[in-house]
Amino acid sequence: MSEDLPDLPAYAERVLDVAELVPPGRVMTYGDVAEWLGEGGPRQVGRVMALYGGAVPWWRVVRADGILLPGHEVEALGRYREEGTPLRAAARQADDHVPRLDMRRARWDGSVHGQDAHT
DNA sequence: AGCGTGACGAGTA
DNA sequence: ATACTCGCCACGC
Repeated sequence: MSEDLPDLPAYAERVLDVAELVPPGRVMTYGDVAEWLGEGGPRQVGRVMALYGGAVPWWRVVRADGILLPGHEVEALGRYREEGTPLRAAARQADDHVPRLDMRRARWDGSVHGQDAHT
């Protein structure tokens, strides 16, 4: 895919690639990305996203809790509403509260219909 | 070398 | 649901 940004470490490149192939309306957790890559851990993925995530749809790589990125809730929420990402039903949600992702529905396993997962 | 910290995650209280 | 602990791995001091 896009192999621009030659300044990035190989691992960071792989992480960003995965982030790019998460389809709209779906999300992947940091741990899932790490597992999908078969290397590193959630914190490493998190680090990469923190440093270079601005170049990819970072809102599609989320925490397992389903909480939105602190400091980017508004931005992320806008994207989710735009992409139709499943959010947890907010019944008694106060003005203080920001909706969380419905991980059960939004979580993407990395397998695309009619496409091999990985070599 | 040790120690703290973080866009993490799962378990326990 | 919140708070805390521990395991995890890379970085910086």
